[in-house]
Amino acid sequence: MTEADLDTTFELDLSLILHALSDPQRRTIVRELAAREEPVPCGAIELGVGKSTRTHHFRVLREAGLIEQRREGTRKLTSLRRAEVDAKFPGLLDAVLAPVPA
Amino acid sequence: MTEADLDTTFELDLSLILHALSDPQRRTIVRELAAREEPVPCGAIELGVGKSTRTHHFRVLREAGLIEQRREGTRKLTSLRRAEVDAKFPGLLDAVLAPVPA
DNA sequence: CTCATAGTTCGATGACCATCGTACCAAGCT
DNA sequence: AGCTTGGTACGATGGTCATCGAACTATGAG
Repeated sequence: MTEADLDTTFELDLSLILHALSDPQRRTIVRELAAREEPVPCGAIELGVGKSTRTHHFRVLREAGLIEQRREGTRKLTSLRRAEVDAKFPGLLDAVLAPVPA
Repeated sequence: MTEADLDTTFELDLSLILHALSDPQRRTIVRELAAREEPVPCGAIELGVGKSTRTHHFRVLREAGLIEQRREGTRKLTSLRRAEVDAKFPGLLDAVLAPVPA
């Protein structure tokens, strides 16, 4: 039962992460963050979408544990939690962010 | 523009695949198929769910290109398209199907 | 204090999704 | 022809999702 419980937690997290990454807009965000390395203000990533929708996408990514946000004066800096995600799901981000193969 | 087009196709497929894999039931199916190696009748994988729902999950997986089904007499054999998926998204299935890390 | 900038919150809307049960179909067996 | 077995098709239902705009908050600059 203990093992089953652990497995359930695992399943839950992975479901959250895969769902978060199944949206192209959110993959764009994650890809940009991975490329930049440095924390980036939310608005600096151009999606063709309204402000509130962008906020929504950032929340989904945050609740999946993929990103981290901290306030810096008037803006909010976002960074990818790459180490943590890689530790829990090795190879996942690499696979998802990899360029399209021939 | 050609590159953007390719990218769009890529995005579409990856979205479909990640969405398909974001459901625990469907991951169970894929995991079973990966373990068995041999084609397996749909009904042989026990989910706690009705027949029509199972059909639905198999369709989602099929439309994402993750599985292949062929008729064999009265039943339908399902197999994982591992080679094709691995070719297009290297490491993705390994990452998703990997056991929970410590 | 006032204004601008960056982001959030709050409905609302239309689409999609997982699940169900029932009816249906297709292929083999007797 | 009948029955059984394995799966599909068809609504229906309740829930979630992506998106929007408009109102709000918080922080810094003049």
